[in-house]
Amino acid sequence: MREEDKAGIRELPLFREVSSETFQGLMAASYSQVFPPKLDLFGQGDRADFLHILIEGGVALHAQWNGRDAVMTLLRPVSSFILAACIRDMPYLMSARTLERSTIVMIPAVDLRAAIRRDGDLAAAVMFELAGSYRSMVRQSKNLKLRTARERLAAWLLAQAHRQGRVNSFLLPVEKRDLASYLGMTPESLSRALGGLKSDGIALDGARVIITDWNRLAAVAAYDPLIDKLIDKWGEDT
Amino acid sequence: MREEDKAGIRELPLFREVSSETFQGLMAASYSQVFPPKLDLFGQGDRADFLHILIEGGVALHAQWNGRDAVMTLLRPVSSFILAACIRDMPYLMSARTLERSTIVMIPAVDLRAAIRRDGDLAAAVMFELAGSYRSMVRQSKNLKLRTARERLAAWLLAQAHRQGRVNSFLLPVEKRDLASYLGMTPESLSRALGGLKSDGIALDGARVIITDWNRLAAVAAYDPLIDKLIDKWGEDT
DNA sequence: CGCTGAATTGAGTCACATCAAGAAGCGTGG
DNA sequence: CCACGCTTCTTGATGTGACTCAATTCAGCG
Repeated sequence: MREEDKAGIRELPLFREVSSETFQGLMAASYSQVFPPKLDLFGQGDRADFLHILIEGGVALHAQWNGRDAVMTLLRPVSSFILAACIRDMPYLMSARTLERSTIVMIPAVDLRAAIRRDGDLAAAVMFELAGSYRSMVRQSKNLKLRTARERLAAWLLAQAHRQGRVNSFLLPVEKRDLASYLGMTPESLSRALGGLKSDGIALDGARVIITDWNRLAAVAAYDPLIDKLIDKWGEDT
Repeated sequence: MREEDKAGIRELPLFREVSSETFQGLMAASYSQVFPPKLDLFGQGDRADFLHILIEGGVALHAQWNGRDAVMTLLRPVSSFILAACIRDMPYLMSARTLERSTIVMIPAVDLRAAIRRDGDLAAAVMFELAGSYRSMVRQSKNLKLRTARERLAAWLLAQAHRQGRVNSFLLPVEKRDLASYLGMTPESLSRALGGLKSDGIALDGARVIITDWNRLAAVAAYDPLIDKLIDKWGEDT
């Protein structure tokens, strides 16, 4: 594994406070791997053998049922994923696939669980992380249940612009079909919804979104700190 | 606090493995209180000062945005709730109100966090619990995104019958308006959806649901262990 | 009982999905 | 470097599940 990858992982809230002994031990047991775009990493129902950490690229966690499929989460580096399944030692509830060429570090779940038992600081960090993940899912459910598709889209656009440094213009970081599914709509609906927001503060140029009127867009989204987690490039929250 | 209440709490996965010293310490710092029906316990955005434990009665966790309101979770005894907010020491993302007369134990979040720092077994239990809560929320999001209202209702009815001991007939444990909101629909839609399921294995008598054909109903719900958590009266899972 | 909130029923509307066709990217290989 | 072909994206026409509004009916409770 590359040293710079380790450094990125070390920065994660999960590992920031952990002894370097614990950390190096886990890294020694881990694998780093590069995957091509649109590759399935694992499927829902598989045994949770590894904690995954996305170092570079992008990953979608999605779920399927009865022939339907929905994107549950879109991940950007550096992020760990499916921690809960590893802790519980239960099958994944979601499938994962790369959005683009991605490098991913895999920490064996057995080693992770052993390290947690040994290192109280790690246990505390995992606990804190899981509490945050739970709250993220609550936010997402609220988003789904309380907002319409159009409102969810507006909120996502604002969050995205914010995340990239409050820019007035940005490229969509994922394919529209995936974004649509993530937002709980069809690609066709997303296309129309984007079109419909032109009169509410955005302009479009292919995969580029230009925010022409923050206030109008914010009025559609009705930003709420108890739903939307605005992270700037630097800060954190939850 | 009544001794039998303590016994119930002691049975929770959260406290089952914890030293009696830790447990008694927490109980000594806690309050037990009886609330009338339909009373707001706290609102979203409030500071998370207490871990709540429902001993008797029923509680709905719900959320509001922009004038809309949605039930996120329906709770039955004995259950703890809003653990994540206490761990994170952040505002509640959901509001809570009693469904009926309920007795609730409140553990001060400061004391809880202190106990976790002191007692590794408690930390481990909290970690495990949060991982489970996270997975429950994932199931719920999958349910929302992948199933139609009708399918969600069918699945809920099956789960409910199962929970009460695989009975063929049971009373709805909550008001229909709350159930509707929990399932992501309006009361009118629930009423019609229940009617519509009459041809698929159920019969109705006011608040009583009679399952006349498990197979037909199961076919509508398309049970999936990665969405539906079937708990019988005794066992557990996640 | 009679009052009040809950549940049902009906009619009309709307948001979003579906189906289908065309346009635009984009990676591949000649 | 261009042409081909696949995929994604867009746009249009139509369908439908679910919401809204309104009017009863029903049930619980003082």
